Amino acid sequence: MSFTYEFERPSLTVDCVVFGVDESTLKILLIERGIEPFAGQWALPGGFVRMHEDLESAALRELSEETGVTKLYLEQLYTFGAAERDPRGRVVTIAYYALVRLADHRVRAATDARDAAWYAIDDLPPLAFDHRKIVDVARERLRGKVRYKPIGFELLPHKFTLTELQKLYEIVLERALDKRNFRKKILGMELLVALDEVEAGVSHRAARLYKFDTRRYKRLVRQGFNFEI
Amino acid sequence: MSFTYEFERPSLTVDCVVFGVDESTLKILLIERGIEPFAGQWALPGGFVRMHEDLESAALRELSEETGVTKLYLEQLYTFGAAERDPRGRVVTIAYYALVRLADHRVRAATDARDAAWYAIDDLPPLAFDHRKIVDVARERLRGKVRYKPIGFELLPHKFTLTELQKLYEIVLERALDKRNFRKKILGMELLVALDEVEAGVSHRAARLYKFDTRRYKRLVRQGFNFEI
DNA sequence: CCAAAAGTGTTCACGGTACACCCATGC
DNA sequence: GCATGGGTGTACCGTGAACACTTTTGG
Repeated sequence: MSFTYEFERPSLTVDCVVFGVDESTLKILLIERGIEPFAGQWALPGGFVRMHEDLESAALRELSEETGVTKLYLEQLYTFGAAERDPRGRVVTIAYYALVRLADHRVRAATDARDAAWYAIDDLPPLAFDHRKIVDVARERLRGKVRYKPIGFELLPHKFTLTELQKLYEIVLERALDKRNFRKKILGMELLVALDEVEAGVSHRAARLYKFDTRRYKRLVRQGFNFEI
Repeated sequence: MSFTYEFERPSLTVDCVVFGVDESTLKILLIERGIEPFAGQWALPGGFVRMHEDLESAALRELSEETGVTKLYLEQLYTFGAAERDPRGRVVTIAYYALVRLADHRVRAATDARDAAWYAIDDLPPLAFDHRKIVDVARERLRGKVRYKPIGFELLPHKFTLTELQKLYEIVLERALDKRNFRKKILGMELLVALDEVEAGVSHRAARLYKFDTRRYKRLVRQGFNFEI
């Protein structure tokens, strides 16, 4: 089977930068390519867009196929279309970035991926194509967005301590935050619900657990509230 | 001549939302389509991406061909790829938004465009495809970005009065600003150069003209300065 | 009792906001 | 001289930033 067109057409792919936080390290999910070009090299999970699927669906499908990751926050990042970015010919890729609760996801490689693994963002292997550039753009976007949308919670377990939350912001923003000011600010927003529960298995005073109140957040947004760290 | 591929490929287009400000009205540039589908309807300027040109080059080329507009600020907006957005079949479009000094541009229609004209953003005709949605996303993006990047100046003549600048922000942000506070803030950034010149042809006290100091802005940014209105 | 992290308030500086009148110019 | 917009300063308040000690728990 083949398809014939009057004009040449570029190929269309999607690629995903999947962020996760593990023990105070920001990581992204990579696959080891099983096929040429760049076979054996690490790359972003992604692949060709099918004819009848939306772009976001394509991103979700590729992620699921190649890495087993399914439930996540996904958002379009940018479209990379430099004429020479792929040695196979003209390939335009729509990049997405995603946030996952890393503990929830046992990754497993499949389809075109020989392997799948989490890499610390500050210690990435050489990446195929222009994927390094895509990662840099994604990180920059995450840094920007985390400050005015409560997307950071997508990276944490549903129940978390204030210290974990602060650490997360410190990792993403790449700077230290003052403990008292951070708590005052975040609690002042009244978006967190204090649970009747504390962390377990620590050899010091156990911290209270909180959860993010999505309902309340949506209500406040409708009233003109702006999240900001 | 024709091209044959093993797998189906979507078509790829670019579309541009070109903003201009005219007499305190925010306008965008539309073309009247000369060919099907939607012949005779208004639409965003745009067209198919060629095989060997970058996406941004394609956007600039289409703009120039269809409307005669050339020198402008251009930035990628978002990629729209819903499976059913184009009746001709699968067409993915990379949308750009652009800012121009409206007075500099005599528009003229050409190629696939029967006509080209500026329309007030609040009084648009029905648009072809999903272009209305693209316009809405672009407007939202402009509103957001104008506050923390000095892109508003791209919409004004090189020499402008403080009142013109304030009007511009009021139009884009859709709210009134306090004159004294606005001036204090904008002059305090030291990004404007007061010229030895005042506006002409007004029947009241003539306002001083200013220009934006790009050099100085870049220097300040390197030192960690953040523009913000 | 020691180590480790949890939890908690106050002060100060700065920037945002509200607000009203005189001035210069053209007709 | 009048209509029109240009241009200017101050007072208040809320938010961001700096900063250190006591409490709780497990080992």
